[in-house]
Amino acid sequence: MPKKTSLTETPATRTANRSGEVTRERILDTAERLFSEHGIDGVSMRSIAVEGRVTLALANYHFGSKEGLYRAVFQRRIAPVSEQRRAALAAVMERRAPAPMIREVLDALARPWVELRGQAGGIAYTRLIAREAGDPAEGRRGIVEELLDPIAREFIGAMQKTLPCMAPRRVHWAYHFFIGALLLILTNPDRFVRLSGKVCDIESDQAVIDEIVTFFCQAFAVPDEGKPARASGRASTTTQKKPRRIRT
Amino acid sequence: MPKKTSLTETPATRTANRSGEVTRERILDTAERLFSEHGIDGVSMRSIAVEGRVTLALANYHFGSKEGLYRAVFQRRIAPVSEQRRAALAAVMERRAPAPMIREVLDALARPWVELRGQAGGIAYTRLIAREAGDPAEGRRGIVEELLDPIAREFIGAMQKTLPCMAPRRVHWAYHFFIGALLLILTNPDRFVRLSGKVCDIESDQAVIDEIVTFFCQAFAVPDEGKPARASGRASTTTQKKPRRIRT
DNA sequence: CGTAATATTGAACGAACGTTTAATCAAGTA
DNA sequence: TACTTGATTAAACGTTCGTTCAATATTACG
Repeated sequence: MPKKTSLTETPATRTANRSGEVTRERILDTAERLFSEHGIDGVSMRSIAVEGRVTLALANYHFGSKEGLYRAVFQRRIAPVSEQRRAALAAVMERRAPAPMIREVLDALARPWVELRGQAGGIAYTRLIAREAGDPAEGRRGIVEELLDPIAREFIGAMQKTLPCMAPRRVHWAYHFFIGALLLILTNPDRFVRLSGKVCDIESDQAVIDEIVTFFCQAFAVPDEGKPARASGRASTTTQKKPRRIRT
Repeated sequence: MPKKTSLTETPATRTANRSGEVTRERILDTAERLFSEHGIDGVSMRSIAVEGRVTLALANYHFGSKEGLYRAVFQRRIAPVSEQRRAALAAVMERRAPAPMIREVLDALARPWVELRGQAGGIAYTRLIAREAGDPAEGRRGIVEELLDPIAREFIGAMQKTLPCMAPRRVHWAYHFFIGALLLILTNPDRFVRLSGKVCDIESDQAVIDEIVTFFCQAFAVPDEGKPARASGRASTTTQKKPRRIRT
């Protein structure tokens, strides 16, 4: 095994045979696509090796094991994406006048994921993230917890700052609603387009961002007041009285 | 093979040995749980047989194949759940005065899924639906398309009737945002509770329904007017001017 | 009771799986 | 040129997979 999966690995420490780098990338590309389509258990190391035009043993040589390859797929993209998201959030929050608005926070939250579709393999990676996020076995691997949770907390904090009228716990709900909506649209656009009778399209990044950000901003335009009515009836039990609009 | 997977199968046509019925149910229970945790490719027929306390051959005898068992898991629950959802929607829409409100439609949309958590195996089934909904291989199996799409169209139609001020295509977006939010909360509550520092809990069905329905109703409280600004800038490009509130 | 239909079993099949090993190839270094 | 190290290969390992089959047990019915 040429490299450890350690986080502190030093790239290009050795100047030996470097042809393995491009091979590694080709294996990662193939694995990323296949894992995103069928999940880790639906893909064999052999199929990855064949489609990546390498021998089976070579894939194990570079990544140690199947799970090692799976983790490497995540680690390859997570740094650039996270940096982009952090930078976008920082650019919004550091501004003083005019004060940061929730619309800009949501834009910074959604845009990197939406625009990732344009990159080669970007859709596959997004789908992989969504797959891992909805997997109960996620806890055992800890990928989402280690790579996504920290930045998620930053965004939730930014949303709370931008929505001072809203109860902090309701911001948590809103964040997850937003992520759930975003993930479903990004990972299963086929059903969306099918059900809409092709009236809706998701080709343009800016259009997708506009739709989801605008919709959620409208929800934030109405401040919550009082406790949500804890009634006992079946339907239509929650009430809401005369909310006032706030700036979005 | 004792029964066809045909949709027109007649239950209890034969009065022969009926002990197989309880065995079938036990296999289905086990398969439902394991499939929901690890996906169809992450579970072996042997593990299902062992945990269901039957022989491997018996599982194949009852369901023909692994995919046959997988489909049987869906078909067992889909009828009761769909009827409940249809009944709830009909009860709302058939009413004349007061006119149906979007809040009630969303309640009818979310409640059957949320309350399914209380049933034995209900959480597993919900997670299975979500897994299938986010799977690109879904198209090949057609489970979501056949079992969920028809009722989805009914709900979208009901939402459009209840939201006459909203552009029909924007209702499609909203429906998918709602489903995405609901699925993420239901299938991955662990991360939600973890990120919220356990400030949010998802124990009470009514509380979960209140949160999501109230939140989305607030978004519907603001009618869309004019086209969403198709701007070219990066962030904060979408605009929204002085919306008026409508009844929720 | 006897017979047919269903339910269940143990055992085996061939195929595909992830992983390992030893050997060879390619390239940098001294 | 010799030596070292990383990259790559072919082949095999033992295991687990989904499926099948013949035989047996259990129940229903005339």
